[in-house]
Order: sequence, then C-alpha cells, then structure tokens
Amino acid sequence: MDQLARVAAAYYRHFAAAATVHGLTLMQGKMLSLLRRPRPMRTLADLLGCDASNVTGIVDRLEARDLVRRETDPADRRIKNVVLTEDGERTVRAIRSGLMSDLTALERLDAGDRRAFGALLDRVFPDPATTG
Amino acid sequence: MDQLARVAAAYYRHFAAAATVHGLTLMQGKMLSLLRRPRPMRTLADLLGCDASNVTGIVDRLEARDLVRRETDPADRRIKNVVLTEDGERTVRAIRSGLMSDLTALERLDAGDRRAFGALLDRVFPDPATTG
DNA sequence: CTCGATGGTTGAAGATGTCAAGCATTCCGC
DNA sequence: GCGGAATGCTTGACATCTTCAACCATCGAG
Repeated sequence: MDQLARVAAAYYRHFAAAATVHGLTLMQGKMLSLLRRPRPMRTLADLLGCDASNVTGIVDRLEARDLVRRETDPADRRIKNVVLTEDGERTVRAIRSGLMSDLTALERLDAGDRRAFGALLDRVFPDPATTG
Repeated sequence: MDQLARVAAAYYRHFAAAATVHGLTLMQGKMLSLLRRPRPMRTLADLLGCDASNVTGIVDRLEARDLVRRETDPADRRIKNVVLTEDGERTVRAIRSGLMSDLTALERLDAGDRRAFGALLDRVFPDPATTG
C-alpha cells in the first residue's frame, strides 16, 4: 500500500526527469505522450483528469514551441483537435526512450513475469477502456 | 509500459480525491502521509522530490490549519522537525481509509497474489530504503 | 427557429515548482 | 578556539498548474 505510493512517486520522478531534459514540464510531457493520434481538447482534459481551461494553457505553451498544432474538426467546428508536429513526434520518442533507459528493471523481466505483472496491475487498477 | 502510466495516474487520481474530501491538495496530502513520525524539512523535500523552499510553503499552509507543527530540533538548532497535531493524525487516518475504500481491488487479492504483486513492484522500482 | 447542451477560451485567485539570495547554525581544519 | 565552508530553512520573483465562474460559438432536438 505504501509501496504503491512509492512506486507511483518513482514513476513520476522518472517521467518528470525525462521531460525536463527537453525543457518540458511533467504535464506538458504527459500531454505530448497522449497524442499518439489527434485528440480533441475535451478528451485530453478527461485523460489528464483536469479542467478543460487547464488544457487550453498547456496546449498554448506547447503550440508556442511548435510541438503541437490545433486543427478545428471539419465535422464539428466546436472541436479543436490537437496534433503533434514533426518536432513534437521527435520529442515524444525521445522522452519515451529516456524513460525506458531509466526503467531498465522492467526490461529485465522475462516474458512470463511481465505478463503476470501486467495482469496484476490490471486487476488492481482496471482499465476503463479495456473493461467497459 | 503505457499501463504503468495509466496506473500511476489512477493512483494519484484516487489519492487526490481522498485528499480533496478534507479540503487538502495532493501535495498537502502526500506531505501529511509522510509524517508517521516527525521529520526535518530537508528530509521531506527529498522524499517529495522537490525543492526545500517548496516544503516551506506547504508546511506553512498545513500549519495555518493546525494539522502540523514545527519544532526546532534540540540537537541541531538549524533543523525544524515537522510533527502531526491531533487533527493532523485524524486527517491522515481519514485519507488512508478513504483511499482504501477506493482501492477495493487491492483488498480482494489473496495473500499469495499480494505477495507476488509486492515482489514485482519491488523489482521494477527498487526501494532505496530497503535495498541500500 | 429557439432552447439547451457541449467545446473552448478567458480572467481571477490559490497552489506548486524552480532558482537565486540571504540568515542562522554547525562542522572542520588549523 | 577561530574562520571559512557546508547545511537547514526562509524569502522573493517568476513561470506553471489548478480550479472556478463567466462567456462565446456551435451543434442537436423539437
């Protein structure tokens, strides 16, 4: 239980460090890593678990750096889809690989252990996307 | 890997919710939960992974609510130990039990699974306190 | 077309995060 | 002891995050 707290803290410490290397905040890094594909602001707010007005500011700052672009959805002109630029994609890859190299312990798990780990994580924190 | 991100986010969402019930921020909640026993500001900064000046502010706000008290260490008068007040202890217990009731899935693991889970977590995120 | 709901932005106020500068105290070499 | 380096904490400035309420534009249903 305390262990969960410790692990969550450790994960974010690694993530924040990987983001800082590229001059990004934890939240900016999380935002980028959610953009495998374009997403509406509203969706991003839900995924990050924060207010919509918050996303406006974060995207503003990422857009000012050309890591991200806003494109109004042709089907529903209220919606603005956030898209990674080339720079943005490069940065995401760099952050992910930086994170990987920090979590070498995860690499060292054999296939069976990794599957067991995933299954346990999923039982304790069910994935709404997978479950529902 | 993405699963780790999801789990860490889920944990903090639960934790933040449990803290919010008592009018506390995520960081204020984390701070309180580190105070099973008195700790110097410096130690708290290390545990929270943030700047010392940051701890000053957080403790200020907790102290203003009588959840916490500063006591200068008699052995080294530079050090100020942060101690939970009675109210503080009550609040910590309430947050912990609120968190538990959110993570019912953890309760449902049998002893073997829980041990395996703990062992895996420890392999991926070694505890410096246990290891070193 | 009108009404209600939804997506996004703005502005204000509090909280966090980082950095540099400053004060008090302790530690260490001499 | 004494003086300087190191340590613990605080302060101030500034960017970011967080939440809330108010606002505008657009969409969907009747």
